[in-house]
Amino acid sequence: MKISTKGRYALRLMTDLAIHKDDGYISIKSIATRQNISEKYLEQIIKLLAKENLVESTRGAQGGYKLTREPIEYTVGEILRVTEGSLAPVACLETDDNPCENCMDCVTLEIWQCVLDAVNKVVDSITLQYLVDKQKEKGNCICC
Amino acid sequence: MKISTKGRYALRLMTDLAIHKDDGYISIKSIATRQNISEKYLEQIIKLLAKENLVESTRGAQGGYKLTREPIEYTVGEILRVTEGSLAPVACLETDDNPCENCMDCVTLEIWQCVLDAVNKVVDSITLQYLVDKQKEKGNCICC
DNA sequence: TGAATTCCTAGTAAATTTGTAGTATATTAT
DNA sequence: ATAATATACTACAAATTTACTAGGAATTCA
Repeated sequence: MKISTKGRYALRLMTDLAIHKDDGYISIKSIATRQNISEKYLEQIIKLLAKENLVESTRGAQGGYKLTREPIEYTVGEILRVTEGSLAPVACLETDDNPCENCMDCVTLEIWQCVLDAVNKVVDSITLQYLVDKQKEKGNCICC
Repeated sequence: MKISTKGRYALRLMTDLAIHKDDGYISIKSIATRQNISEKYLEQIIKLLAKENLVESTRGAQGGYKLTREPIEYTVGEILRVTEGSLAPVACLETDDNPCENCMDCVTLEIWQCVLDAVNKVVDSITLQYLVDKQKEKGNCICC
């Protein structure tokens, strides 16, 4: 039941972008340096966020990424779902397509649905702005 | 954020044992056949449950496993934690030892703690007896 | 004694995660 | 124009975890 580095790095990445939201476009390189994360790996993660329009980019010198909205308009849940794929504990609950076709009355499915709902409720109640505030208050912890 | 087959198989295994709770010791072989799960793999999973005294065993002919308590006295959460290791979304929240020593004020740790609490609350509120009742009502669905 | 069964240790194949590498393309400053 | 700086894209590779498989020792019962 682990969150992967993709999701965790994405939160740090987005928090970093939020903190520098008034500094124009921010390069992956500078984020990678500050957060001590592989530049190339960050590139792949931010691509997922860009595809879903959570961030926008420009190429070339002075290029980089920036948020498309205000930090308070993002939830942690949304960031995690874009990067982790889904927070569902079983594949059967993954996006629309197949809620377990041949097995609508699966005994355990309802449990996984409750778990998913509970997780979503938590992560959807926390905004990116909250992370920014905490970060400014507590310092730049990057372990979890 | 997936539950592995270990946890899912464990639920089916325990439900199977609960349904046959008055039939004496139940062999792995018979469970494996009914549930269509590898015998050897089940053996490893049930070992985890035996170590924590959720089931007891006897060897030899007519041997096998049985529950140590009534089905209503087990929660799904307990079964999952024994087999999955922990339901924590990050390693920092894993069992006592290190709640992130060098980083007590990790920005995201508190989010993961809330997620863990929410998950535990759900799975701890469901008993094995509930799974048995549902199974008897709905039939032997084994997909999730 | 022999069949059935758990107990124990190791190995292994497949899948997933976590990156690396290299090149093409675009933008800006000089 | 050209050089420097970035993203965009594709492919590959190492490391880790998951999901099994294999084989034999120990135990129990008929």
